[in-house]
Amino acid sequence: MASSSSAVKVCFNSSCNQALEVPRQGWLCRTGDFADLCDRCASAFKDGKFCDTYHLNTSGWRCCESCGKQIHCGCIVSFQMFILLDAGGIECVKCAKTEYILTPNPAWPSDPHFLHRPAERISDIPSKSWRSIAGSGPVPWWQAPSLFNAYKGRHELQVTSSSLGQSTRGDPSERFVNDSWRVSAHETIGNKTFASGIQYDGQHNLFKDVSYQSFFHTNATPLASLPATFVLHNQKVETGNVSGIHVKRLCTPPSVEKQCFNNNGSGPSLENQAYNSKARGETRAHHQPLQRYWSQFTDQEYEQLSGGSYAKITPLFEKVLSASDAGKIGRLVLPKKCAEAFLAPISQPEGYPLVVQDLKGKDWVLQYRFWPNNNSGMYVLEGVTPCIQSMQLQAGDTVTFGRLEPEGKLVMGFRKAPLASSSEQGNETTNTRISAHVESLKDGIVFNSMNPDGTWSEVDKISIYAKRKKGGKMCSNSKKLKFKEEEMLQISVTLGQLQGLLRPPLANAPTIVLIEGVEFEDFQEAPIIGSPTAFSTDNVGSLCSTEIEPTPKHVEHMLPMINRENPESLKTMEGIDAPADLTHLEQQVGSSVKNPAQLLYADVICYTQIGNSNENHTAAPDQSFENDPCGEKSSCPTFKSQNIDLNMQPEREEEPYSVSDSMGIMRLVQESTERFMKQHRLSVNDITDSDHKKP
DNA sequence: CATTAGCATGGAG
DNA sequence: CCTCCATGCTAAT
Repeated sequence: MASSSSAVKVCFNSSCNQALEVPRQGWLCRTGDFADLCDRCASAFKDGKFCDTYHLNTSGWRCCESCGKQIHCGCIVSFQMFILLDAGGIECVKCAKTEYILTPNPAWPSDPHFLHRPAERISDIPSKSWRSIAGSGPVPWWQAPSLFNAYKGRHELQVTSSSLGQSTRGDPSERFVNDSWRVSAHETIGNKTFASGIQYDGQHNLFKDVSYQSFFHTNATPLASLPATFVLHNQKVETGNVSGIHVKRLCTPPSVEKQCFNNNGSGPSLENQAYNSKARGETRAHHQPLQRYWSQFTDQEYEQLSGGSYAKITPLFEKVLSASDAGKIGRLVLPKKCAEAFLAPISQPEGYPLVVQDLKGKDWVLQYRFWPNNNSGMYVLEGVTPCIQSMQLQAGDTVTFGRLEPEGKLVMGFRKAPLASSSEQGNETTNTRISAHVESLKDGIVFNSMNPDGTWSEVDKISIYAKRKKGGKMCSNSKKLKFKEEEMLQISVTLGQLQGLLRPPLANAPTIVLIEGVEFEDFQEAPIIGSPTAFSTDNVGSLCSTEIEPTPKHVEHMLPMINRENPESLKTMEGIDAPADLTHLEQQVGSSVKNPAQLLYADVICYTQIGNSNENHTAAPDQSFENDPCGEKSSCPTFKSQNIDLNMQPEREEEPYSVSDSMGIMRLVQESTERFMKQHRLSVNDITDSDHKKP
């Protein structure tokens, strides 16, 4: 308990300190325990008069902007009593609730205990508070850094199976307390304590997840669909040759099928704004944004967007600009599901201004609107012309949207369309799929990067080729393309396998958790993918730093270990729209393989890092903008490090890569995968066939 | 007349 | 057949 552990307990209220005979439960402390209070203090707390009684002479009293009521804002006791407004000031929860239609997030148990949980407060933040610039105050839950993950997210949930087992049988609030608060390990960042990813932000009275950014928000997230975690820690790895890996992953957006509110044709509404849509019976196929919209940020973009601080950026979605998007009309049509999944619901006909930060740190205010122009309507960003011009984008280029953590601010990157002449770009007005083969990567890693010469990698090139062959017709260079596609496909499958191997977290077997009838796995540590720096903080990182140079054989040895794992731990996942074989395979790997896979990943990374360390290419294309009034570019350090580019392109004869190294990792991955697949009696064709069974 | 805002239409999946 | 979305069309400014 939070109160004294001495023999005689006293009231937790320091201005009371009365001896406790029968402690009564007070507020939730940051330790996860409830403050033990005497009867009088507990009553005052229960009646919402604690601050009025005991904090009258302390600082921190402010007036509700709406009703003028005095609210104490300076203590943990009262932090659930008000919300901070972006425009400044505070508003009492009562006003906030009466002014807006607010319903509890169904992701959260409706237990009365949760009325005192910070996260519910976040969900209660009225639109008034988030329609201003994010980051100036508490961010809305849909922009906040996965506030709900703290409870539901596998990455964040660091609890023991016993506690979960108990809690799942107990009442939800107790589950929350037990699992996400009490049991959590505490760490300290700066002067703030947080518990397994939940950081208490004393300034904003918010609890935020800080350790890992998870893309899934609720239960029932299929393992195989779990996206990579883009965590860019404050420190880069500083180990010998390790200087950053240019890994970019085709990233699954935050478990979108769970985020989409009930889209029953009535458009977005506050009632349905919750990320969570569990038990709505929606299928992934219908509510997950197409993978062509999955956001991909390069390391460079990360660095630029985060101001060089390597803050966390949650990739949200991206879109290839159509002619009309990039045209003078200044309207960017947003993919509907992306808009509904990632942007705050529109409650007014005129929409609301959306502040988006570009790579230079410049804020653009775009009007986010909904057009009910037909049955389904569409979402548009208006006023994008200056922004697009600033970035010198045109049709065919890709804009990438993400969310800067922890502010929750929307950020926007872009990719120029590779290999497309201006005329082609002008003519390429149809935003078809990026690439069937890129899409076929499903959850796979895209070893995709910017090349030293500022061009984009083969994946993107193939994307463009694929765009040309609308209607399934191959264009003139189809032969070469076909070859490349086949090769890409093979790579992608391989990497898809690898991805499966990479998914497991870094330590311990998962705890199978049954929450609200849905199983999911909780790992003691989050799988860390896509961010090389993540390795600096764990034992695998130390493995990397030991400068062991694993050989392909070394890695291959990991695979038999994988095979020895007990396949009975496999679990059925729902809603995976990867091909069945691959899905199954990934399930197997993802759910049953633990340390071997981690080692494999570590080894691959190490191997790659070491193997490529003599490359000294800088993946820094000239992305300078026309207007750079603030000279932000200088403030955004260029990606000077030796980007270890896992974008193997063995067929690129003109590439200045170290062929042996690239082929080395290539062979490593392929051989490992082939071996693995052999052991699973699978062939590449099994997977590729199933991947292309679409009619 | 030019631009903007909003809706309609039709191709693609 | 349905949904999505690129873009055309037109009334309003």
